[in-house]
Amino acid sequence: MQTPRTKIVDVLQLEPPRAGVRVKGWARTVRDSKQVVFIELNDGSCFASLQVVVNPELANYEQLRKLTTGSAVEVVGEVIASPAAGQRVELKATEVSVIGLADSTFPLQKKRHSFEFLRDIAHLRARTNTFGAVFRVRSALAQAVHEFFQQRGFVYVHTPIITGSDAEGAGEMFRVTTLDVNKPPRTPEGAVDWHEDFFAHSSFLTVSGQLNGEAFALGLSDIYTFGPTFRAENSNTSRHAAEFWMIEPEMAWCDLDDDATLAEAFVKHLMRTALERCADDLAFFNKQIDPGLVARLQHVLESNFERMSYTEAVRRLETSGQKFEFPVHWGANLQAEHERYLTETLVGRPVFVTDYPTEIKAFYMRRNDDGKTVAAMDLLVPKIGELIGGSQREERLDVLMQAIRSMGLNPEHYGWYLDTRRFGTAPHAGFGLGFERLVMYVTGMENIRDVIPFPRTPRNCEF
RNA sequence: UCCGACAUAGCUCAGUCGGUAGAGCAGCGGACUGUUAAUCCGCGGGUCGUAGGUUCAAGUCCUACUGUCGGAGCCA
Repeated sequence: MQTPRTKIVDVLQLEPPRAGVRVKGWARTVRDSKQVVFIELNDGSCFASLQVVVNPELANYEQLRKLTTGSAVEVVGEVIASPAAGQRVELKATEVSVIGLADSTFPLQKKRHSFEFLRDIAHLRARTNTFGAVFRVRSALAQAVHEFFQQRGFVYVHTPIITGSDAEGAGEMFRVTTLDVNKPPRTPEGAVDWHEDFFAHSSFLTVSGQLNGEAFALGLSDIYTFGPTFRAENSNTSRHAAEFWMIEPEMAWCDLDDDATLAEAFVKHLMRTALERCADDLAFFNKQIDPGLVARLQHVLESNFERMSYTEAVRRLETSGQKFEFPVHWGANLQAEHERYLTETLVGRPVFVTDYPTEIKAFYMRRNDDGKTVAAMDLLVPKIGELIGGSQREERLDVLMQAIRSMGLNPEHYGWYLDTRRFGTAPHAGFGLGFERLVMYVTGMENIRDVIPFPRTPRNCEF
């Protein structure tokens, strides 16, 4: 029987000498000569590659001299202490099989490529140092999200991907239909008759699981969602995608303060996880992508997050003497430049800005007693600005209905949502975190297209 | 969607005053070496994003379109 494969992450931990070790991976580089061939083998299990040393005694030595970058290879050999600098151990091959040769058109070279070029070959990006690291970190963070909430007894709720509600209020939606777009059924008036569609009415891809999440929190107390969401906005930026993943906890018996406390613990758990479990990958990002990254994450982990009302934040910005492209004034949304100046310069650490003007926030946020603001919070962090947005929700039926009407919305579209306030309503709060923005923050990557395996953006749905 | 920049070899780029295409790397062939994004010698590789226009002549100037990038808006 064959010896089982050992992943390279484990091979690199072995104490040499150790014979009969089998590894499988892809050649990152091959250096050949008459006397010896060196293969850098990577299987994605860790950042580092394993140096395989091939001597001319092997029967297929001449074939191996032609081995190309990108080829899939299986090696059996002895792990020995490396006689040369550059690696602690290496694998002295006794048997090398070429499983899948990459021909000379393999586009990845032994040099740095631009991220723009790599996006065109997204199906091969996982073979690179940077993207291997990005997606290992992304996976570790996803695991950490579940860990955090599960440890606190939160119930993971799978909110629907397809929704019949076009009133989630978070942006343009993708329509889901099985009708023939060239020949849709018509009403007598000539409009498309959506009653003939699969769900017997209009349906869309979800833009947020929050409203469903609230319904489940008012029954299970603490819940969270973590899943894909979709926005059909024509946003052409490095921070927006049409398909992205969102994390939305929702807690009953919880006010805005509790909400912020949870968000702070959550962010710190994620930072700690990344620093502890992805040290090699983060060291790479810190060196090649974003100098200062590790120190910044460490700083967030060790800071007490500031809390400051919107009114106070505007006052501090107005009196700071700093010139902004867009002036600050009470009642306007904080611009990205304001948010960053606040957290980076005025406060110097992460800051929750709370209690925003009613007019600039969503209908479901709880009205404060001052009649001017709602119990909303944004968590601002150095370098990127807003990382988390949340609020205490309006649990009072009459106030909520009034809010819906005053924003020009129709309460009839919110039937089941309003039921939750009709039957045993209770105070509750929650927040939302865009998972890709988190991955960007932790890796230092600056384009959302480079932290999703196969990004969907306007005019781009390849792969 | 708005503003700006850019589009030349597989990749990253240069190309001056408008005169008919260059480098490095990669690839291929060879040499050499316990190598480390190895090194050395040689070779092949281009409808200059697309469509028009100006001109004796356009990679170069003009217009439109498409795409990419950066910023803004929207937002996560």
